[in-house]
Amino acid sequence: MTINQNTFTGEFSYSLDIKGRVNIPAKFRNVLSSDNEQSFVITRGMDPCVWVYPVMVWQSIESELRKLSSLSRINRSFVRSTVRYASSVQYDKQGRIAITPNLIEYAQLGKEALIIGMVNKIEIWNPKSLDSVDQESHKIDSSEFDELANQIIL
Amino acid sequence: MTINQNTFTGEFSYSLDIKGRVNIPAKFRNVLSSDNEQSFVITRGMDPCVWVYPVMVWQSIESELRKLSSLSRINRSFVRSTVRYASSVQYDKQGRIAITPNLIEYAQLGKEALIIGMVNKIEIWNPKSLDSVDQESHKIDSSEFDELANQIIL
DNA sequence: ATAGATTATGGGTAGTTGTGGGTAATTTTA
DNA sequence: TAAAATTACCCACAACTACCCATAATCTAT
Repeated sequence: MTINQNTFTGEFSYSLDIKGRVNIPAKFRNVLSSDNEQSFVITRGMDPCVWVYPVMVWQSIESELRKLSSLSRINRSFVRSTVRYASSVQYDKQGRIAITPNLIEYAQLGKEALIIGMVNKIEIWNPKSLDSVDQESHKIDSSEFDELANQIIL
Repeated sequence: MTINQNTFTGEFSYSLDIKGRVNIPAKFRNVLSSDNEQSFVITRGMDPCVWVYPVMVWQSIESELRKLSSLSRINRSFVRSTVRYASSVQYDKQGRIAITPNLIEYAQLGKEALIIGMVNKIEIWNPKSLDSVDQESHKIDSSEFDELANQIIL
């Protein structure tokens, strides 16, 4: 039995091939197989990485976006920035998804791709970027970081 | 299975040819194929871009407009401004639609056209205009923008 | 330990997609 | 009414993508 039906945890190192494909870890695929899902939505992360959502999770984001009236300029801008880089992908018979060129560039992905489970979504990183981002945020926000750690009983 | 039967997401760069035609991304066409639709309604966007609606979506807008009594001057004005620039187009065998000259001028479209999925409609932009509009609204509305981002758990 | 299954990675091929241009029909203009 | 311009429809080709198969590495179970 897995931790929870729809939960991604752990870290995996895979290779991004010439065609821009990466493997989705078998563990993650099994999490979703119950829903008979073979689709994900990939998009820009808030950090310089790729975010991969299961379709179900993305749909709930989308339904929120649908509620925003296009009469408001901020709404339009917000919807645009959220949806602009998102695209639906499905994995092939080997369990790989194709990362679009613009996302590869945004996340600075090279041959080695680090895949990290983030509970309700998956992140794909260039290992180097991850190191520098994590160090940076630790330096700057360490007190807020500790505060959060206190709230959640580990 | 795709994200959602009628959902447009993602960004695509296509060329607007001499005849004023742009490609509709294959992904978007597939979204509609289930409805056996080959028609769109194109009109002015609220921003300096072209809005492209699937017929079904436009029809629901129209039915809302029908409810507005012509006795009210604002209603008349609103209906007029909404419908005035709208026209129905269908795509050719290659999946392109022709943009009318006045819309090309309104959106300042050049050789390069940026097509953006906006959930229930499609936008066609001159890349330069998009940049400046996005920067502008970020500058002015950044706090409201953050507020929206907080409401929706990404 | 060994056989069988699963998983990760690479590459080939057929079909699709994006782009340009040609020609006939239609509309507009003089 | 005839010429000019515009539009609709068709074909061609290059680039790309989805789909398939092959192989190596890893894991599982007896």
